[in-house]
Amino acid sequence: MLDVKDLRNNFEGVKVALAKRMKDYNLEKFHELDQARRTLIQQVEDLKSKQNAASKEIPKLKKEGKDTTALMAEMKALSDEIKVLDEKVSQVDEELTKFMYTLPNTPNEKVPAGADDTENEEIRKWGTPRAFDFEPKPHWDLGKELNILDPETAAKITGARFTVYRGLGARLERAIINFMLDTHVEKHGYTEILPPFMVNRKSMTGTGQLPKFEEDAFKVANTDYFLVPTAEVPVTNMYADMILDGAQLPIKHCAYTACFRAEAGSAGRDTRGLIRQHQFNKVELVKFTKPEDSYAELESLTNDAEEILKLLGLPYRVVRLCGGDLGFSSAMTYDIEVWMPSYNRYVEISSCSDFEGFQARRANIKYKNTVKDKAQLVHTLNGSGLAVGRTCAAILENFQQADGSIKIPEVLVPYMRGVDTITK
RNA sequence: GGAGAGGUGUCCGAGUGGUUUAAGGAGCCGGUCUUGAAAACCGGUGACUCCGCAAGGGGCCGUGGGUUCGAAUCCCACCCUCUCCGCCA
Repeated sequence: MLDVKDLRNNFEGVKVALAKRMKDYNLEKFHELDQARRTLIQQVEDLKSKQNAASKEIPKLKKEGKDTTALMAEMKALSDEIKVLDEKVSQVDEELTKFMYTLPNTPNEKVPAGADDTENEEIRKWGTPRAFDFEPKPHWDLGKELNILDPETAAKITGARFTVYRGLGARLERAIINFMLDTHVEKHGYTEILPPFMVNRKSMTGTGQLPKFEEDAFKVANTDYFLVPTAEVPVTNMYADMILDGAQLPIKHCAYTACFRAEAGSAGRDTRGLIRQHQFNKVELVKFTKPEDSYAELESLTNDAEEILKLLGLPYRVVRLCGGDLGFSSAMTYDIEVWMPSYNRYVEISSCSDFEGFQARRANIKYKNTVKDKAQLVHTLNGSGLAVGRTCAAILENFQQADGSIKIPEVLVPYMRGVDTITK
């Protein structure tokens, strides 16, 4: 959520920043709601002050043996008036909050204006897409022929957009997860978290998935829980309503979870293979930083995610998202895109974002350096480190051999218990 | 799922309708004493938040409602923790 004060004092600045997203947010409505709210608050607090004074007076008068009937009648009227005004305040308050929840984060100044992913800015490339001396196959064909990926059986037991992994396919997915976690813990200094895969409504609101995107989430029947769309939600909200010690920052967590997404509105896209599933595995990186450090931490977080691709030997590029492609809560995002031979282009495999204070304000996560300091919002960051299913797909496609077998990247061989090739 | 106990400031803990402006203690900060420290003693010390240029005011005792002139205190609902029972990987 944006800062109400910022919107009040720097309305034009916010407007200009949001314009980069190329959408209309009906910002003008803010003035009306904000003004109405402030006027009402002034009124009701004035009355409450009178009420408090009278509440101290009444016991004194009673002790002196004086009659308080008239005063109490007067206070009854005042009390009724306060109730009416309080009701109005909470109405306007709610309306303002609802409105604020519809506003996305203001993009950082480095974010280019642009409508969609065609206007993203390429930052760097690593590796060279392999020149095949045979016709490379898409991973879904490889997976079927090797009998390691089985979407048909998944469709039978569950439905579309799920996959059963079998045999060395299942082992490969598990190997990738463990390799990623170990690398981030041992080489990059993240503390591993294994959180619940369901979260409550408050957590989903804290990181910005709700209230605006409820149709994208899976809700658990007979509860108010949601299946996690990303580990960002449980891990970020671990620190909700806390004031952290500045000396402990940055806090760095990595977490594996399965992720569940309804993918409303994406029917017909990427229907084959592991690219777009209702359930997929992901290792997530989450950071809590001081505001002045957050952009340096975004760079290092992105590098930490890139390191996985380098170690696996998968070619990729990094792009900075333009305003129109930027996620709702993010101020700036680098997407890491891996080379995918079947698409003959780079495909998103990680999204590394700096949310600045946007999530911290919603989730109420603050810090202070000394006891006497005023608590201020931390900055939250996160990025996939990486999407596991897409990594698996990229390995199958990039390291396929002419005979249809898969050469396992060297760093994964120990995690595969010595298996260095998947063959029929 | 059933029964019981509980949730108060950084921590422990008192408080069942009105000098509670949340007692008392610990901790922390400052001081006296001391070569220094400890002990003792004296003084200070809730965080957060909203409105306001400020002065100041409002709110906050798990959360949300209600009763009342007035609620930490009474009533209702919910959440969480602990103990026991049941069920269970």
